[in-house]
Amino acid sequence: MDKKEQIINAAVQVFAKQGLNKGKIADIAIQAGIGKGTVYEYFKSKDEIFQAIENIFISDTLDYVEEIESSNDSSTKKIEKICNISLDLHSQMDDSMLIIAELWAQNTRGQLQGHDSTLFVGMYNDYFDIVSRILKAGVRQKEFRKMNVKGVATALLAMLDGIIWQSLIFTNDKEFSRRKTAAIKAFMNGIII
Amino acid sequence: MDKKEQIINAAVQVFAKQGLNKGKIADIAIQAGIGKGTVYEYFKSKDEIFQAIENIFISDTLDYVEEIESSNDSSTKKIEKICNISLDLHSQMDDSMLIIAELWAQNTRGQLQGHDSTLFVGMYNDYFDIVSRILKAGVRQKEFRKMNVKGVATALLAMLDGIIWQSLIFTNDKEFSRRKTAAIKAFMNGIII
DNA sequence: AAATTCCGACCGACCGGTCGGTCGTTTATA
DNA sequence: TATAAACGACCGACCGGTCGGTCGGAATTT
Repeated sequence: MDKKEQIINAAVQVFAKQGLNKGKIADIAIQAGIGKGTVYEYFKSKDEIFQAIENIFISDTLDYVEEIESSNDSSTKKIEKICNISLDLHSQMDDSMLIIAELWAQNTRGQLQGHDSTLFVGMYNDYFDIVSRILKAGVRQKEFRKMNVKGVATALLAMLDGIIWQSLIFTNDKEFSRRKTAAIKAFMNGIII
Repeated sequence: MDKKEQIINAAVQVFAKQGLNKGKIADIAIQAGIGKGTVYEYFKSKDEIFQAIENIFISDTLDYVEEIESSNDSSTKKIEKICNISLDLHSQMDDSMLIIAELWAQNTRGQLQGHDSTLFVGMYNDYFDIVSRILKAGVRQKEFRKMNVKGVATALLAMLDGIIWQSLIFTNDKEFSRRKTAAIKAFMNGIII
């Protein structure tokens, strides 16, 4: 396996379990089955590892959503698929979500201090544009009711984020699992003709 | 001013700016205008300061929402007021939101010793129950359409969280500000008769 | 009311553990 | 054998938490 990737995978595991700060480079090395010094052959600093994780998350997310958009599914199906990312997420990538939460906070803080942090913002705007286009197409094709596309797109993205956010503390809560599904169904009912 | 409160206020400022880990007890002391040792006269550890902040956030939030519920406003007005918490939040308490984001992640990880992670969960369930009751009353009074109350309540809470979450990175973005308002309007249109 | 004792809030120098990052050495590879 | 890759002991900055000491004022004694 590519060693850089191997280190990133180890880092995700360690950071998810320990947090960005408590997660030690030494632990990452152990987890990756290599020496600590080797980590520094591939990354200049701990910060650079954070960056790498963030970049992968962002490009993975966008790739996935773009793939959905360019498929031949109906608009309804496309939106449903996007919703399912949040529903399924727990089984698939909740490790990285914990990390993203912290990176997000760090990012915001960087912004406050004047750092340039267009990455997350850019991802959001791209995501928003894609969802907006799908919604607009759905309206045109009479799948969805007439709507304020920007408003609905924002509401949808916010809801999906919120669900992920809440899923973090409601791990393994059957009742919450049902609520999530009901929420998305309620949303779909609100837009589908 | 009560010194404990004074320390907590200083801590919120410091942690919001530096993060939970980088925020130093020494800085809190300086910010509070007291000596470092004095901090430890009022709090046993840094962790205990985290918990104090978390407790205040939770009880403030619930107090506020309970106050809205028990008012004489129409159900529509009540839901609108709850939505406005997320909209206005930025000007009022965005400092603490950054901290809450990190505490939330820590909580999930179960890293805080002696910390009862049912606090956030409990707050959410209470919040959910209150919103559900308001929605149900609104339906009964023919203000709202018939709906799956659990689904809509979950969707609403998730959307509000998501908006806060996104607001963190879209600071001072006029366009996003408009999107937020449009999102909430879209939601209200979906439920009001 | 002056002098003395007592109290505890306040302080910050210091200690000890931690961990990111370095670098000289060892091992693998070409 | 030369070059590159891997390694982990080591360094030192950093910071949470401690503790012996200070000091202003309240209580008590004279």
